[in-house]
Amino acid sequence: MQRPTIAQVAQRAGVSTATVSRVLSGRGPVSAGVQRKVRRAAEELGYQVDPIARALRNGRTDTVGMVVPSISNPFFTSLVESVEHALGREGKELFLCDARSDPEIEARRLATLVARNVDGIIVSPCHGTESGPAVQATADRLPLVQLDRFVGGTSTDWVGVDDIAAMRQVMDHLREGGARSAAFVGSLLTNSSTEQRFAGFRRRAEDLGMGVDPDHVLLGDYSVVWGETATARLLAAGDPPDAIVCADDLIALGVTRACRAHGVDVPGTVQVTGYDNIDFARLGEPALTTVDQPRERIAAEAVRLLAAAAAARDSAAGGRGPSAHVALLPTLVVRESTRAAAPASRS
Amino acid sequence: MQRPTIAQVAQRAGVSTATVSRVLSGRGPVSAGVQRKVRRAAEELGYQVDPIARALRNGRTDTVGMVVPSISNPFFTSLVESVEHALGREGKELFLCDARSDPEIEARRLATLVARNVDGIIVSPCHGTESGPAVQATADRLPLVQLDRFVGGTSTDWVGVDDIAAMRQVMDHLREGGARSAAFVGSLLTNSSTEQRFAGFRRRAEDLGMGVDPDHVLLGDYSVVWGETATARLLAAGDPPDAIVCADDLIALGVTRACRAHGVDVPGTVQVTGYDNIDFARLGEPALTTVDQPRERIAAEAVRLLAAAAAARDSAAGGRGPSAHVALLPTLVVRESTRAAAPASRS
DNA sequence: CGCCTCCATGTAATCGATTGCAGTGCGGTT
DNA sequence: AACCGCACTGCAATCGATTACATGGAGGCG
Repeated sequence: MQRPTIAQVAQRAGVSTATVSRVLSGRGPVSAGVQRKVRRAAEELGYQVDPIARALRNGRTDTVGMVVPSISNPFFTSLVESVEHALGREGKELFLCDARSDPEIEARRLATLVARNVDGIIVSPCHGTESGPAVQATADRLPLVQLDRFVGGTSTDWVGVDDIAAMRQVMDHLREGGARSAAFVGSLLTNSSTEQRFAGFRRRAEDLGMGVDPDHVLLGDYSVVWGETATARLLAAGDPPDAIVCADDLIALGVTRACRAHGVDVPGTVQVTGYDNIDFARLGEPALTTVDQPRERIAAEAVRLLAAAAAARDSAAGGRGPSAHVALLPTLVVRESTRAAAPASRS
Repeated sequence: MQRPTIAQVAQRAGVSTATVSRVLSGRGPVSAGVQRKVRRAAEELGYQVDPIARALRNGRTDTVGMVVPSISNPFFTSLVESVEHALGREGKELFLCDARSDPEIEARRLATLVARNVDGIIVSPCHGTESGPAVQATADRLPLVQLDRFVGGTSTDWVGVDDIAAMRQVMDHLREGGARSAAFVGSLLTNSSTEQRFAGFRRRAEDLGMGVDPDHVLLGDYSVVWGETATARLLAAGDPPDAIVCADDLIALGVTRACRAHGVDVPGTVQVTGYDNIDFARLGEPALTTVDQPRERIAAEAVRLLAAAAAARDSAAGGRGPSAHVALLPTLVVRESTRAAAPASRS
């Protein structure tokens, strides 16, 4: 028993395939009686359109591709959830790809998505420069929106948060807490996130007259292990800073863990901040002060931009207006890693 | 400039589309000279096969669908990574779906995958009974392998770990550590993982003569919050057990966190164990003793079974042999939540 | 020299859904 | 009564790749 085709439905209903298609898609005039017959036949056979045949004919797949640097980073998975949610509202599906933080794999994924004829692509480029050619080449062929991270040398829409503003909030908060010097632990400056966040960090530190020892800028990757390693180095060098600002929560979790292991009190001796507000942030010991990204809104905005780009492409050929850059304002979430804990949370 | 089709390549090379197809797919005899011409033409035009047209014609998509209960559970994302890796070796792609722990959404996802004509499906059913009909209906139409979790009333292949044996190891370890009573914190018994693990827990506890107070079996869901809630209840009731065995690491992280918040020493007063060995397990305070699942092997085995099922389907029609049940042996990873920490790790 | 074989290649059908165009029939208009 | 327009329906082309079958030509053998 193979899956029924439109032809079988047509035969059973005693009409042509054209009519069946018209009934099922709701396009074109069909008399009420025939509609009923067709619907019943379709129902009885359990007919479902074949998305492949439809895609071939229509040139649309109702599928959006998404490429993220790493599916094991909780921030990205929650972003994916939000995007999937937003797409669901438009009756579109998500095809998710993991770039494993490798621009080469990323380029292959993008090519695959183009080949698969997705309707649009949402990408968070893993590299600030090397991701450029592939992203641009892809954007030349399909509607594309960059999310969270972006890559230089491209002209595509982008949605994310204002990292500079976020860092201003973070630094002001640390200063209020009495910090007079700060360290920065991030990934290498090869992606826009660390780059922007570091720029925001440095600028505000200067404004506030907070010292930043060049040796207190440690760049590795987005991982707990790197946070631990960097902290060990910081502490080994002596003269630790009053605060450690991290480019994401994973790093911050590593930092707090290492502080604990070395007997350094957080926030008493050193304040620590993260970025992203992943679910695990509140599990740190102490719970992390971090920057919350409005994921739902980022996702919704990205989907909206994608739809707009697709529409523009259909009507005015090549009438690409200037690309949209939507920078949302993130929120600082204050927890124990920068403020004395509530009594009940002490161990 | 639209994407080139096989017809354009054919025209440029001065041959028919059939010949182009034969050259590019390597099937059928084509003279060396023509081969060169075709290859060059394809190269110059940047031709790439259209997977949609190919899928329509061949009835194969070279894509495998995967449905997991929750993409935000680190265990599943790492399982996904492993599966994607294994599939990549066979030149297949992965279409990932999140069921949001809802059998209804899960059923829709499965239906979508069938409609999309994937070559096979890997699913970790979110519910031990309600997932049944959809999984069985899907398995009737496509090769399907259940992974990690499984659902009753179905006859499909399955790959996972031997939860009973794992729990035996856990319990023996706790007993060695001096535990004479134990609590169990899991999700509701509506999925096979908790069910099996609880069964293994209870059986071995009996064997060892360890007491299990009925009030010390707490069932909620797979989340940190539930672990915290359950612990609060356990402690509030007084007379806490010597050990708390958790059905997964997220729960265990909640448990240890709550213990810390309530000033209960782990492992001094209470030993705690997790399950899955997610990356965050070692970040607990103290780091979690847990059961490591051999993800790579599970994934590889699942892919192998899927390929075998697909092959069987092609040749012998309906000759489905008995379904394979592959239970791999997991490993106990001992960390500080059941053993006194190394001096350096003390806070 | 004639016939047979086999290789290389082209022609056209096929997968399933959609849609432009054409045809049919009915009701209304002059 | 002849004609027009409209609503409904069917025919057949189309999307792009694959492949069964047909064809043409070259070479071998008697």
